[in-house]
Amino acid sequence: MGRRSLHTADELRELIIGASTELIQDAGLGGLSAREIARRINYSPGTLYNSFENLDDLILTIEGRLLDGLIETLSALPQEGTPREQVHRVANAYLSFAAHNPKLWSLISEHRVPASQGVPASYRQKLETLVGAVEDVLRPLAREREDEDIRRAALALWAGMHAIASLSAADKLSIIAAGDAGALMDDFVGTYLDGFEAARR
Amino acid sequence: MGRRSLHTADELRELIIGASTELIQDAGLGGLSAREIARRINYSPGTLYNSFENLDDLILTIEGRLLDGLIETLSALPQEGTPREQVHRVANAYLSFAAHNPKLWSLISEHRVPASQGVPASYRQKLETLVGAVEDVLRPLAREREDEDIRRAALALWAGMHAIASLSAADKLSIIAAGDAGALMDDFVGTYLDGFEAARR
DNA sequence: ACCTGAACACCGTTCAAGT
DNA sequence: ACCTGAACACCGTTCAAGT
Repeated sequence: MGRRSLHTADELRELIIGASTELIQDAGLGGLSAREIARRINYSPGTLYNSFENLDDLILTIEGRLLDGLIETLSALPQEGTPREQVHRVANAYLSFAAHNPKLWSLISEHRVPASQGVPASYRQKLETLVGAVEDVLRPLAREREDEDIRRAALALWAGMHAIASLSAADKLSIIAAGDAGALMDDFVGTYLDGFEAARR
Repeated sequence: MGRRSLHTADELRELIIGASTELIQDAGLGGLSAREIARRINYSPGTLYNSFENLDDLILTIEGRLLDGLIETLSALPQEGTPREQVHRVANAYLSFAAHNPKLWSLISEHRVPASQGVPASYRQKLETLVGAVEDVLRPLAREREDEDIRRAALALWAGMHAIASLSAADKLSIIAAGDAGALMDDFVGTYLDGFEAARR
């Protein structure tokens, strides 16, 4: 046995990520195991630990890729129309991105970070980029608001759209209401923006 | 060995739930195992399966108790003040309930329901009760709105407050922003209500 | 009827040994 | 340097056997 070098380190890494992503898409996080990944790519389980620290590290990497995909999708959105239309466009893209790959998306809500090691800085940055995308489309509506206000509003708006997208992807909205997630999202964003544009009490 | 009957079936059930709750509070879902529960209550692992179908059933039971606790907390809230104040009161109670027991609370977002069996009707009903509580405090602000509108607004408002409470309990807000969760919650609820009270576009 | 504990089919992770 | 595969310390769940 021993060294085979059929693949470079990078190729192997991609192989592992690819097989894992498929496993999750098919059966969710529960379908993922180091042994099953190894089986699929024809390596022994131990080999995974040359490419990743452990399964959590692998999962976090996959989550990172997913967030990158969403960020790219949002940044590729047409920038035309009124500011309100743009916020709605971002919200709907968020929703349909999550809906398009529900099992993968629910990683992000389900995954519990082992408090011991914390979230890597790169992951944190991706989330910040997402909130930043909301902030950018919100800013034209802000008139003479303080930056801190805009930031907080973007965070609240992001939290709401993230929640609706995630609940919808995990099919948890149907637990409560049979309604259409798109309508709920539009209603939410519309109402929040109404409040944001109105004078503060 | 065999039959011991040191405890009635009900007592045993409570023993299991109690030990599991402690394990989760200490170390999260990862700290829970059938064998460790059995160890703590001095029974063999097999005994758990007389009281619960499997671990998922047990976890769902614990989640149910938690939702009951929140429902009780919300219904015990003083009903004084303006409608707006009442909505804020509900939101803050929601937030502090989640913050008070973060590990337990994150069960609800993390727990993936095995699609095979679906969520029990009792669980669904508890969630409906929660949305209903939001609906009730929202209604006085609704003027001559359609029931369907109020319902949808309550759902959106609930999703947002649930998200902020859950992100805060899981310490995920700090990943993005260092701000105070209470301020974010107040801002969110306030802005949403501003929009809800304003005339529709 | 209730409970045990061994058994089954799995895990994640490590690491000596091989090439 | 890279990879194997056995080993370690666990899992959830079932079920024959005991009282």
